[in-house]
Amino acid sequence: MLKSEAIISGQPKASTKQAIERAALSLFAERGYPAVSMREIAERVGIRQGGIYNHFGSKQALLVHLMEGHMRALLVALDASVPKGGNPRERLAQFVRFHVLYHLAQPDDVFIAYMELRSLEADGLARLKELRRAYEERLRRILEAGQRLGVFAITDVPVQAMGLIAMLTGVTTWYRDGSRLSREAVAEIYVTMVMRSLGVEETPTM
Amino acid sequence: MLKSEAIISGQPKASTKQAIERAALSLFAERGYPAVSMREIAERVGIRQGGIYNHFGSKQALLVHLMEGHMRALLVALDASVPKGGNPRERLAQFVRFHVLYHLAQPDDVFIAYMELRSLEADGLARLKELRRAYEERLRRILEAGQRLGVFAITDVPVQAMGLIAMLTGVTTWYRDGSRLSREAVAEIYVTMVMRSLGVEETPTM
DNA sequence: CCACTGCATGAACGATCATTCATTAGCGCA
DNA sequence: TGCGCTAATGAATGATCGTTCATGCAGTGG
Repeated sequence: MLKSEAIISGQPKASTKQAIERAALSLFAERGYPAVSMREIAERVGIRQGGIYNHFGSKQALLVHLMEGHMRALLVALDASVPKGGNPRERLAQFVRFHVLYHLAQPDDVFIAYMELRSLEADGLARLKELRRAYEERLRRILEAGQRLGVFAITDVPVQAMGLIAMLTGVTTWYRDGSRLSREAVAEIYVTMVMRSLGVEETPTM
Repeated sequence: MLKSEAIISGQPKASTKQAIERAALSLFAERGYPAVSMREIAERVGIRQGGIYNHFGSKQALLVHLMEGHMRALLVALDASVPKGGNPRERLAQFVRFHVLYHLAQPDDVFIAYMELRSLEADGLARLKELRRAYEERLRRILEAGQRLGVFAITDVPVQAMGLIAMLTGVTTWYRDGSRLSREAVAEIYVTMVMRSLGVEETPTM
């Protein structure tokens, strides 16, 4: 077979490895890691089952690769969007916008990273838990800063942080592109809800 | 084998059918439907694999039975806890308390009902989606009532309803019994967050 | 005391699973 | 033109999957 044809349709420049990542990502997100077979992934890529093992050592390694790659990219993007210092209100609003928009842009990655922790074996699980903790820590830091300055009505930082993240992440379960509201409009609704839940009435703009 | 011994340990009065339900529930919640085999379920119950088919026609039928049973019980319990009429603020607070406490009391049922929709075949899926919609509708009704009376700061009822349910349901992902806060204390924190997110400052008591 | 019923058994079914591997094809580079 | 490497093949591995079924036992009602 011509090598240049072993490519997912519509993505003529993708390497096989990238095509495997893309195929596995959407299949895992759609039906869950245990329900997806290596044969299905290979079929979507356009190669035979054995070919995947030229790029990934095992199905588990493929999952870990996807999850870890996503979480690292998420942290990098967050730190680029939400500057370390500054007004806690603005940082929080920015955190919410970032979280909602990133999650709507990459719903498959997000879904896998949050749902397939249970499919991980010990090594990968420990690494992923740490990355997840680091992300949540970013929000806790913002809440604590606002608490110190007295601009947020905080009852309990850890509980509220987990509650807010759950609320924001949940947007992926119901939002569909092309619906009544734009992604940005949805993000602003969430900003308002989050701000109000912390006793902040007016929403800071960008 | 003595029939009276074919029983899950610690549950001496349970019928085999109930034991299968319990075993399947916790295994599905822990590792996901596709990752659990009928052999594992039977092993936990203390019977052989074939025995399950004396009580359920298939693995899929077992899943549908669990999910549908949970959702119907949830709706009945909700309607018993949150009266149809009355003050929207009190009804909402009661909805939040109910949702949080029920979810903390039955985390496995809840988790399966929300996560295993994708494992359902067409028939069961349609029925479960309708039950889920009915539950969410209860919250939308409360928000609409409050909007009509002008006691809630509503931007968008459907979006806020989904956001609130996601926030509340997320409690199961982090709360563990025996931790710093009691279930009731956590529920009250959520009540406060929800109320604030709707512009209601003081929390109505029960 | 017998017949009936309900339920557990345990072996077997074909299908599918993740993974391995010897083989080979095609590419870049000399 | 030919060498060497990367990667795709396709068959085979043993394990495990959901499900079926003939068999037999235990408890119940007549």
